[in-house]
Amino acid sequence: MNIGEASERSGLPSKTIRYYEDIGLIRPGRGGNGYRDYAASDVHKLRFLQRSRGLGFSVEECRQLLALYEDKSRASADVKGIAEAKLSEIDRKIRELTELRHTLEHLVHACHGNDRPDCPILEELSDTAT
Amino acid sequence: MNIGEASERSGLPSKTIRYYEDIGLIRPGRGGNGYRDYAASDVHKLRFLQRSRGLGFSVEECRQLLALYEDKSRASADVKGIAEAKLSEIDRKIRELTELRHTLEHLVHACHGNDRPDCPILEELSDTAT
DNA sequence: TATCAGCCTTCCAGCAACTGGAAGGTCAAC
DNA sequence: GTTGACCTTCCAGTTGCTGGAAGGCTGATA
Repeated sequence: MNIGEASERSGLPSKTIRYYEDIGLIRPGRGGNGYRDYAASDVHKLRFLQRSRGLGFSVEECRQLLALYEDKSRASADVKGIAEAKLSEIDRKIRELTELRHTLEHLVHACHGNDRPDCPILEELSDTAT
Repeated sequence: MNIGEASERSGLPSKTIRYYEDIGLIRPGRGGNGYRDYAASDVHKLRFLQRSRGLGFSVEECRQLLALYEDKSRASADVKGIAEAKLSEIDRKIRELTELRHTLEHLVHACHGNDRPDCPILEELSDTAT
């Protein structure tokens, strides 16, 4: 199939698919007219990429996952390791985001709706911002 | 203080601090020798930037947050509006990250992490449904 | 006073991970 | 035989930095 159909089936823009080829993630065949020709297995890989990118894996991590996926002798411990690292990264982000939420909530409550220039919370924030 | 100390205190690399100046986020003074001169308030802003950038806010969003943070004479309605918009944005991000966390956690727990070729993480990523 | 490390300066290049656009080839249909 | 929707390559731009070169300033030491 052509790139347009591969795009539709994988959920990835054609541009991105070509880019993934550029960086060696996939290697579709070529028709006599020079058009890229995608097999079902290519679409499968593209979907794999689409999902793992969406889960927050970097392209390089995706390359590893894809290699592990294709490798018959893959060790699931490797995959688990990558996923666990990602997990603690997500935890850290959630934690920090929650902290920022508190900070901002203070800010919102400090804005009482008049035009007074003084805001004691801003002063406090300048000391506690870490 | 010089950029090195501002860097140490804010947790941002000197390079990044100069970049933030390039794009107009901060405006430190200059000494007679041409060196940038950072006040304590500059360091506070830098830390604020460091934190909000680390949480996935774009530089443009940070610019807004910073305006809210430092502009004490702004009309309260505007301030509140920006802060509230950011708040719901933060909430959305926390929600999305939490979902992602659940998905990954499920996968990690389902994966035995031994050398057997079966790996639920890879199975899930390659699942053509969804 | 010279010199040397370790700061600081500017500018230019490149990274990830795309995205957009130009310029042109191909194909199916009317 | 000419649209118009595809496809191709290549080049440039995006965001938010990061690294390096080339050179100036500073403070301590010989």
